[in-house]
Amino acid sequence: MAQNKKEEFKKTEIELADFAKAISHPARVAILKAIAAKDMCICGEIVEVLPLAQSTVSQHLKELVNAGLIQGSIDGTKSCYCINWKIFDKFASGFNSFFNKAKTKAENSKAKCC
Amino acid sequence: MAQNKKEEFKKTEIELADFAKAISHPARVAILKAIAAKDMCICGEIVEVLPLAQSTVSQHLKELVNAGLIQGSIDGTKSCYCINWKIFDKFASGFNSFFNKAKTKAENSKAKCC
DNA sequence: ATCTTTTATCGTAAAAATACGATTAATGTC
DNA sequence: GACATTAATCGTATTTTTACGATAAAAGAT
Repeated sequence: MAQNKKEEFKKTEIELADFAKAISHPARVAILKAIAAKDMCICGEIVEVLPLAQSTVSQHLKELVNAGLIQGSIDGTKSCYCINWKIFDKFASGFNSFFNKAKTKAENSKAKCC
Repeated sequence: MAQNKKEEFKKTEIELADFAKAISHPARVAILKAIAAKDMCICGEIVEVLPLAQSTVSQHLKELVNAGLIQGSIDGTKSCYCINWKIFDKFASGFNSFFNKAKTKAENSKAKCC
């Protein structure tokens, strides 16, 4: 894109979009599911489950860490990841308030939809 | 990406990721908000509110239509868009079940997090 | 000390997303 | 019919994302 216009939007809109972007790839959804299911996951276990190269998985993990959704700690040669529930809840309520707000507003007007 | 591996994931994961991608840009969040607030919107009204060129807004509108989140109808020279609540609700419950499932699983195991 | 295992990072290639101006198409206005 | 308005589409440039192999770094095993 010639220029990045993203910063010209409202903070709440940017935040929700960033939240969404964090889980906008099936690999990252799958990673979150895998970690949540076992409460925590060794990196290698995740790599085994996904149809992607190790370096690619590492890349996706990094993005989830950057988004704050997961956190990792080193354990010997291995790397252990777990969900950051505080941020995860923030995500969940962010989506919820978006969906609910939209819905409420629409219900208060007579739906003369196109 | 050298190859597209997205189709190798589970259907539910792809679906959630696609949902997320649809609202992963602040422009599209802003568009949805604008339409929901007024129940329906002329394309030109949306263009006025956003810091983007008309053609770019049209592009974002098209993506939202493709995702099923909104639908448009032509009214003379103008174009009217409204939320497709059926799909919108599907989105909302998709996110909810993802967040809730993850949370429940985690609570059932002792959180010996990293 | 050497070799293996594990994971992060680097470099890079290919693809997708974002953004715009110009053009087109279709209707409305004079 | 000529001109204006509105919005979609086309072509294109730039940026970002996705993906991989190769390499590096750090700990474990022999």
